[in-house]
Amino acid sequence: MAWDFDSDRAIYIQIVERLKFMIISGAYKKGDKVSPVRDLSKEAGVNPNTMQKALGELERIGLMQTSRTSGRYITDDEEIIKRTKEEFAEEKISLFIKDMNRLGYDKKDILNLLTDFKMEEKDE
Amino acid sequence: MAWDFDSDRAIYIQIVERLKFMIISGAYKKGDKVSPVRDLSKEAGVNPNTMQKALGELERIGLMQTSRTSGRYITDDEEIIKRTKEEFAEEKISLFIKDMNRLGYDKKDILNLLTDFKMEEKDE
Amino acid sequence: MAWDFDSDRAIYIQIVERLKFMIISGAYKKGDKVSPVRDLSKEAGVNPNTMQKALGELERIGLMQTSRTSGRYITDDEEIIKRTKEEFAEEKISLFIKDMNRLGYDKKDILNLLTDFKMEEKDE
Amino acid sequence: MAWDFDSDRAIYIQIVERLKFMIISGAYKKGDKVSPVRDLSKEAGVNPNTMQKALGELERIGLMQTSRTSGRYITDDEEIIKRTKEEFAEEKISLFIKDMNRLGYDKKDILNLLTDFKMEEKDE
DNA sequence: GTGGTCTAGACCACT
DNA sequence: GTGGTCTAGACCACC
Repeated sequence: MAWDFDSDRAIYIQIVERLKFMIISGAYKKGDKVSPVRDLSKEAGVNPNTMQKALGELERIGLMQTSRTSGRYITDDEEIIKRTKEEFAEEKISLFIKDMNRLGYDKKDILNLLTDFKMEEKDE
Repeated sequence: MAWDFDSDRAIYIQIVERLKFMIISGAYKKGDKVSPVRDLSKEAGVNPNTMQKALGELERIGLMQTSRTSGRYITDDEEIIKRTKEEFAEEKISLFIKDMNRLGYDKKDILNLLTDFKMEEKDE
Repeated sequence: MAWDFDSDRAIYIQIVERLKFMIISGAYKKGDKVSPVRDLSKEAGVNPNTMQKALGELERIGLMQTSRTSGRYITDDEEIIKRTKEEFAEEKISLFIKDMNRLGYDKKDILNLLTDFKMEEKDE
Repeated sequence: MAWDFDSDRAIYIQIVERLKFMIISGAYKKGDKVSPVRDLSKEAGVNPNTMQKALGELERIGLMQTSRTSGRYITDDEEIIKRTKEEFAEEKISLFIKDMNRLGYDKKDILNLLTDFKMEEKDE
């Protein structure tokens, strides 16, 4: 059995995921300026290099663009954001279904549970 | 923004969740004997105290029972297991929906996505 | 006019290009074991992190594969190597033609020059 | 393996090649006056001595002429320019072919690739 | 011993 | 002040 506690999920990966979520969820809008590496790293309490690595990854994915002199920006390519969001959702769904399956719920059960599920109005 | 990386998300909590999942998913059956704390802790690579704390929590919940003389057992109270499972599922659903909401999918969207989602044939 | 002397082409980029060329030219064969990061970095006289970055890039491109415990290997996916090689050649050709154009040779001239060019038998 | 990164590929050589290219490509015409060393060096961001060395080399080659009183000029000897251009092209071709050979393309392959290569319409 | 990650701190180019 | 790169040196997980 795999007993690896997620304590060791690389920090820069966690940063990537967090920022990715903020972008695809719209917390950061396309074209928004991103704070300087140094500020972000200080804010997050990590080394600038670590933050740099995370941002580099986001740029590689296409969610950010860099202008050497004027800073970083959220991509203005809506298509990429949309696609990333759909991939993310698909993965969430997949994991969710896998978990539910392991609990013994089949697809029909899941649909029923979801249909009956009352949406909370207040959201934390 | 909260930048606490889950490096320190209490390990015992992670153990509790893992074992809870194994019980409600049927990997551990009702009445099964649970391995000694020392074995479990070694297997998981954690301090025995940590494992002890996790098992204590499971006992508190009612999923395990301790007989001072013959060790620890999974509860044989099916009702508790069933109820825990339902709560667990409900929470999974709730979290899932919250995530999807934050991505901009409403309940109808989610149902559509799930309906269209093609189940994987191979499982784990 | 751009007077940037290539003195500042990032070292890790130069390493990437060099290794890429060795792979697509067949100096490194598919599946070959790559020396450990530390050895390579010492050999090249750079910091291990710099070499790591270069190798990471090559892995990202798909020319190398990493096995956490047993080291790095040249990819065994011939298709990727072939494709990379073709892209590389295409770029070389493009640059070559652009240079020749600027010298005043058009495509026909270039073909004539190449046809007349006597291959050297001894190579350096 | 030779791991010398071109960080120190003599800058004056790079300048020589650049200026040589500008002359043989016609960006500088025969007989044109050359800007003063001090201006050129400032423009290129190099030490005047470095620029001086480069210009001296170009003079040695015969592409520039110095009149002690009125400054430096591009040679008005078309023959030299033409010859230099042909040598330059020959070298480009030679290097190009050597690279392609190392990639595994023989002369026939190269001619095919070039024939198929579609010229870009826009040229800087 | 392997790769991977992280920190601290520095320097560079560009503007 | 911006991002980018590099070094030195450390620690971790895995086998």
